[in-house]
Amino acid sequence: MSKQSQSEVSNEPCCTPLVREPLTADWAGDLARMFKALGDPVRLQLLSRVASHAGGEACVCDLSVGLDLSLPTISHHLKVLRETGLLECERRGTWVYYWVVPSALAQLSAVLGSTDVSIDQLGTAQFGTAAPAVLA
Amino acid sequence: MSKQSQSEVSNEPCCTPLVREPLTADWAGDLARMFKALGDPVRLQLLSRVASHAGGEACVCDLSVGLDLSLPTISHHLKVLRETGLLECERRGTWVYYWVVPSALAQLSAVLGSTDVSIDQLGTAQFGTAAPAVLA
DNA sequence: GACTTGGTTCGATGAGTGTCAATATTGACA
DNA sequence: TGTCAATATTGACACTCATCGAACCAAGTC
Repeated sequence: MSKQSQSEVSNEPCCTPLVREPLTADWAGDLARMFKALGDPVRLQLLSRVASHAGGEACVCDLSVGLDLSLPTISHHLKVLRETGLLECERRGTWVYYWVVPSALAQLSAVLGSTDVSIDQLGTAQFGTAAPAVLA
Repeated sequence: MSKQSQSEVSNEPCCTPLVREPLTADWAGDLARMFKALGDPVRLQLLSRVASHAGGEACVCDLSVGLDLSLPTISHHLKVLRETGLLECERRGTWVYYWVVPSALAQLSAVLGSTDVSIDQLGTAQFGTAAPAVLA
């Protein structure tokens, strides 16, 4: 285990917001794999727990408390996050520690981001209930 | 059809980056539903095509060219994107036009975003091959 | 009203995914 | 070397999802 870097991810024109120009099929496939990894509540919570844990890393025993899932299941989700490059891990003695890969998260954030919506708008805008007439 | 705002999305402490504090189960579920919608290459391409189309909107006939999928399939994916609040649509005469909900995208972007990675770092950082020793 | 065009819904099907119990592996320690 | 604790892997099962053809609906035109 530990620090597998198996991803054969293409060196596409990365990080261009998807609202800027249409995604190529290849690039859409790579991105979709990462978004799919985030498309599970358990994995999102795991990722968030790892990232917000003291020191930026956490072992499986830290992560499993309060999740009400079997350890194999948690291990499976962690593996998915590892294989998509969102998490990395290392064994230290008995424990295995996980930490997030900030650049991966930032990349996804950049792809979604556009410059014409400010953060303060977000507080009020609940998705699905946006202004009815976006364009004339 | 047209402008359904069915999302019963909770008014959670939204848009706090998930690296800041652990996600609640509810909030993780809401976010996961949206990320899952993005976790398909076809839907990512559709979203990107809509967003980058002239005028910020596009009809289904514009979207389907070059995708090599049946119309029912494309319609299905558009429905998923609508139901998660990422797209909205309206019928105008014979055609149905789609546009993105910028605040929804920005919200996801904000959740993923952290302030300690700048965009220029992203150009070189390919996920999975990040610096081996992230922390001491 | 009949026909055409653009798009959605329905039902079926094969592939993929989340979960768990059982088992294996790894490292620490006696 | 044997044992134990922590974690990963395997295999099975139920469930969800992507896809398609057929049928249907909505608006425009003849």
